[in-house]
Amino acid sequence: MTGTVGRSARAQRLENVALELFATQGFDETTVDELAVAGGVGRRTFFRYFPTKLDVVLGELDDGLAALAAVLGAQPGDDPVAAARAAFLAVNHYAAAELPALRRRLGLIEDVPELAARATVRYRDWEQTLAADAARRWEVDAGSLRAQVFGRAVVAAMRAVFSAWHARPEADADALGALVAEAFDQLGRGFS
Amino acid sequence: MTGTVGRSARAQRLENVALELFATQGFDETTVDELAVAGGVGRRTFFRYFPTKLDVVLGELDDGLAALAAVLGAQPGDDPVAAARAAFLAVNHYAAAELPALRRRLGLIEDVPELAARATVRYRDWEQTLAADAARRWEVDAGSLRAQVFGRAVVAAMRAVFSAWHARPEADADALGALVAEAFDQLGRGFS
DNA sequence: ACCGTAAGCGGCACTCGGTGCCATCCGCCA
DNA sequence: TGGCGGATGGCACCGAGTGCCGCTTACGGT
Repeated sequence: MTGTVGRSARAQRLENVALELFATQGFDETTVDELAVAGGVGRRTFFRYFPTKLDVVLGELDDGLAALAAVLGAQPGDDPVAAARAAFLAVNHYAAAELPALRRRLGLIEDVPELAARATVRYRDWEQTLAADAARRWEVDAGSLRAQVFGRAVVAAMRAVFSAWHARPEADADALGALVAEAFDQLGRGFS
Repeated sequence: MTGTVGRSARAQRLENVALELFATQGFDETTVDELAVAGGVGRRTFFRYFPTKLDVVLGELDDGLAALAAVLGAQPGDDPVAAARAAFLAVNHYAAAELPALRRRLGLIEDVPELAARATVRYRDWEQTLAADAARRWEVDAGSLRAQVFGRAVVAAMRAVFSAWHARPEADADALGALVAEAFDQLGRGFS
């Protein structure tokens, strides 16, 4: 409950050091002991800041979800696609300085299977948030197949977007927005 | 490389016993030692049959992928949605006797986060298979955003289908087929 | 200034999943 | 009968994660 901003300077330092080690040695090859030592902290304490080694990389995602939910709820209209598109464009607005860190994170998530796996667990909340929003606008049940397919398809599309963006080393923040827009066009239009 | 059928009687027995224990005690609450003892086998040997405790539950998925890829490739036409729909309907044709086991499996995957996580890693191959097929029919690049969004959205929709089917205890094999059809209609038509 | 308390810290020991190594056992073939 | 290869499983080990507990430190009240 430290709030969305704080996280104490310690956690921040720990995270930076950890990502640095992951980048140089690899995720699996870096033990928690090393992270603790490098962060100047006891192993036991490390686990108080991060419940899991994985959470060092994935921690941010939860903040993203909270932001998405807020923006999504504020969107007008009865078209979930338009609402979700606007919400994702609003939330994924990164400053140029943040892009390298984002790239590093995405890279890790992409090619460490363990991380990819855990990330998708987090995405389940996103899926349900999107499904609930769509259900509200369509005036159907949130558990209905249509709402559920929508929620999951949107998250799937966003994964594709980030993957495509990450694959092009020179892509900037605008490129990300363009990919988001294109993906939502696909979802709105249908694939047939 | 034991082939799609064999898996040796031992593995089969091990799997049955394990699923039984998972159902009664829970997945996390069952240790590999218990599985080995219950299966009348050494712990070390257990890990020769299943690289991971998770694989006891998820093993089947790979067979499904192979089947899907084969059927998908044989579909005619230039509409990936129609091809994927036909392939999924063909592959997911379960005999009534298999449904209880399927339910048990889905139940585990749904509410053991660890399993849900690993399952999605397996699905990545499905996504890429579907993306490649769509790319072929559309005559675009398999890495293109359109193909990637398609592949991932289809798998996402299928997850929604299985989830919805599992949520209704009385749903039979026909109901599963109906849900698949409905989901593909959504994907083909679009959500706007 | 002094003391009591609470919170953060971190060492220690333990559980459990997973792996490498190696001795053993069994069936099979010459 | 002797040997050979594959399957087995015991053993020791590693790394992640957890409960327990003693220690320090900072803070608030008198």
